[in-house]
Amino acid sequence: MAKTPGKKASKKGLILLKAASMFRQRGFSATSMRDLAEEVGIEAASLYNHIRSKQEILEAICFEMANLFNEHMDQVESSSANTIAKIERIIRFHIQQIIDNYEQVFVADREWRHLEEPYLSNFQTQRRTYRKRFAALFEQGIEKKEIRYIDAPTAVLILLHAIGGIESWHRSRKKINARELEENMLTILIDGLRKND
Amino acid sequence: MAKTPGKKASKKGLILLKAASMFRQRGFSATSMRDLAEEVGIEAASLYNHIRSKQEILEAICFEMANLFNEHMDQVESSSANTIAKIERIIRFHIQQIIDNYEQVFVADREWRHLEEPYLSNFQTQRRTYRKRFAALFEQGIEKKEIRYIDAPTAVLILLHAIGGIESWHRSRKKINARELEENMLTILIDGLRKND
DNA sequence: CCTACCGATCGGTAGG
DNA sequence: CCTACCGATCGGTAGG
Repeated sequence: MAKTPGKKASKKGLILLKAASMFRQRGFSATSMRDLAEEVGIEAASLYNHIRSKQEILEAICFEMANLFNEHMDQVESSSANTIAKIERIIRFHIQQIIDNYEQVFVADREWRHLEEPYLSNFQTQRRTYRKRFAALFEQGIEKKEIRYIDAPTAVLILLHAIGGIESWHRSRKKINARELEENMLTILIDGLRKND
Repeated sequence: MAKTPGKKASKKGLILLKAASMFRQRGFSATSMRDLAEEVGIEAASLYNHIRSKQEILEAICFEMANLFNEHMDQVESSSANTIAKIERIIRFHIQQIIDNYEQVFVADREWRHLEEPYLSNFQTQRRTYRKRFAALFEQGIEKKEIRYIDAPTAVLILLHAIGGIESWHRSRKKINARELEENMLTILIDGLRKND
């Protein structure tokens, strides 16, 4: 009743958190259930009282993140802000998620390939759809002359990967505060995109 | 004598090529030597007449790519072009390498984590150094007022990751020709960075 | 949540 | 380049 499903509430939550951390560092395949169990503080066999399989852990992480981003996209789409502001909101959300849920975001972004069918196809479709919705925003912005002409799908690819660059930053220098980084990225990305004629 | 070491010249070359392809698709850990052998068309045990270990394959791929990019950086640094032109050359080189050596570039970029010591540290150092050299270029450009003020290391991170976005493009739509994509990226990245006051 | 254990598969070697 | 095989480790289950 009181447990927040995805977070650290229960033992299952702890397992998911530790798994995300290990999947990020070593990769899904290189992480053994015995390693994970040790990190959690129980025997490998005991993990199976909380989760059904290694696959299920990956599924939980990937789809929790997918839902988070999809729901945010719903909100942005139904808001009345102008297009640049919408794009800025999405970029800020991505950056914030990388900071708040670093391990999970990373796993969902890089380890989803190890999902098995039918989850693999399902996830890929959600990923494609998200990018199309994002690209549609660019096209609206171009049409409204808020953004200068560019190929929208290419712009989305560049933007999403550029944001992923924070991953390296996150590891190498926590010194710069999150807000400073956010503004820095926005300057480079948004101001580079905004039409100035 | 006549064999081009890294390419498909010898059986070893073929093994490296197939390995790069499989490491990219499934990841290093999820690729077994038996799978690789099957792809090459020999028995698993026979692989060891050409390579010493699975690790050695990863090392060959990663350091061949590291050398390629380092040598290009040497050339760019010693050229007399202005800073924006140098940065543009580097971006074009990255894009070209992703197109020409897609599998190897991808593996060197994403699977190097599975390198063992001392190769892991060596590779990480080379990676850091390359980024520092790239960042130094940005700092020069800012000093010469060719580029507007930005945090140079952040700009490098964004740029390198943005270029990595072509990976998705590469898979999803070979329709757009390479040159068109290159110009598209340069427009978004360079023109967004160039000082216009 | 543990002990005990399963069959499968792993990277790699011996010997020819 | 192959057959035959090694010890280690894998994800997961039985049974309590």
